Amino acid sequence: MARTKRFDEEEVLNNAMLFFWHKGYNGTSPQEILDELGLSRSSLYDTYGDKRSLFISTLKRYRDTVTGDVIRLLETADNIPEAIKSLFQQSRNSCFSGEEKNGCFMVNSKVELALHDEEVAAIVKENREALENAFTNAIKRGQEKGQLSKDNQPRALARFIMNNLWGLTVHSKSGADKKVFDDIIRMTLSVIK
Amino acid sequence: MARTKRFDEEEVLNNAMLFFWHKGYNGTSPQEILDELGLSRSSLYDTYGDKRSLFISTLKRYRDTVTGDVIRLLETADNIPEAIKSLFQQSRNSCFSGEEKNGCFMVNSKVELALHDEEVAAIVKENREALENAFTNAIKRGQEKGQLSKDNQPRALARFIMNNLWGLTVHSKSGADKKVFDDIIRMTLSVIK
DNA sequence: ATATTTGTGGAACAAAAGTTCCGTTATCAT
DNA sequence: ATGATAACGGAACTTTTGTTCCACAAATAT
Repeated sequence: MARTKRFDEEEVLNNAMLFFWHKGYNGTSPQEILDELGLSRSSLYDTYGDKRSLFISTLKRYRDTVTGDVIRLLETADNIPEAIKSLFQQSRNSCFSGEEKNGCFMVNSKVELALHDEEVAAIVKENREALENAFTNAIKRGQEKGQLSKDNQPRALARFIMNNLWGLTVHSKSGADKKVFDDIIRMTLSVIK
Repeated sequence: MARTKRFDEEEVLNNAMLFFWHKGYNGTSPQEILDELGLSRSSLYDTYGDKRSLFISTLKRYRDTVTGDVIRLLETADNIPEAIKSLFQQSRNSCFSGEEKNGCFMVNSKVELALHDEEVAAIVKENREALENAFTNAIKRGQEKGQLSKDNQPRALARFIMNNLWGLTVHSKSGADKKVFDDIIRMTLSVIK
């Protein structure tokens, strides 16, 4: 009965996510998003609520897409050590091919906001737990299949892996070169046997 | 010949650092600093320049104090494995005793700004390199003293250690509990032999 | 004591940020 | 076609941000 939206709701949300991902919450103004995406102010506020609501929606989108993909990879992988290795390679490559030095949106957001926004804190906490569980279960499967030694406790190893993946996202903003990444990845993977 | 400042220049700089550390660059307004520190607007601008200059000064102060202390510890430590272990314990404790969940000011700043401010990028890069060198030299000494095995290349081990320390600063914003920290630290230290 | 110099308090301001509101426009069910 | 509904464009507004400016105050060298 009413006019249809002139923009794609998911596409705008995705682009807004890229803004917040790249420049942070406090570093991004509604105006910038409007200028770039070309939709009208009223449409933005009508559809997504205020700036903070929009931000929360983009963070949830990240959880459902990027984090979701990692979890699904871990759930379906046949070769667990290879799957873990490929996550590290992916992290490394994203820092040196193209413009993808944005790091991880979850990491960026928790560093900027977790101390000051309870809802953000809850999302990143849940995100961490979901990832930890996915890694833990994958490691258990790997151990049962004989792909990984049973010397390490699955959950402890999962936490250790995540710590190094997050460390790499910090390294991506630190001006470190490829050799730094290679050293870290080699040392981390040496533990995963 | 002229009037003396009514405030302590170093003390105000230190307090401004705490603000930026806690709330980030874009999350902190000059007004907040003025309200809290009680000096006048003109004094602030006269002494430290604009907001960005003030921020850069606080970042350099952090480098000279906090990072400097770590480097000096590594340079003077007799027992290298113990020194490294104590850095991890320090990181762990600061997340659970008192209000120190601010993480590392360098890490926070590079995540927020390194992509958008060349001077910040240069400072955090230099900071990373100085720390890496300090760890590397300490590890070499530890190996020469027979405190550490020579299986690992000193620089690679240094990078790996830093990656895990930075990972912990991210974990401090992720709602992780003590057990998570303990697992990560135990696994990391198991590599340092 | 005075001149010189620098610090201080606070008014003032331009620009940006974040949001609301409303008249107009497009869509579609009837 | 028409009317109900929702989207759009953009004016407008309130705060906040970041900064400058200037009259006045205090310290000190002479």
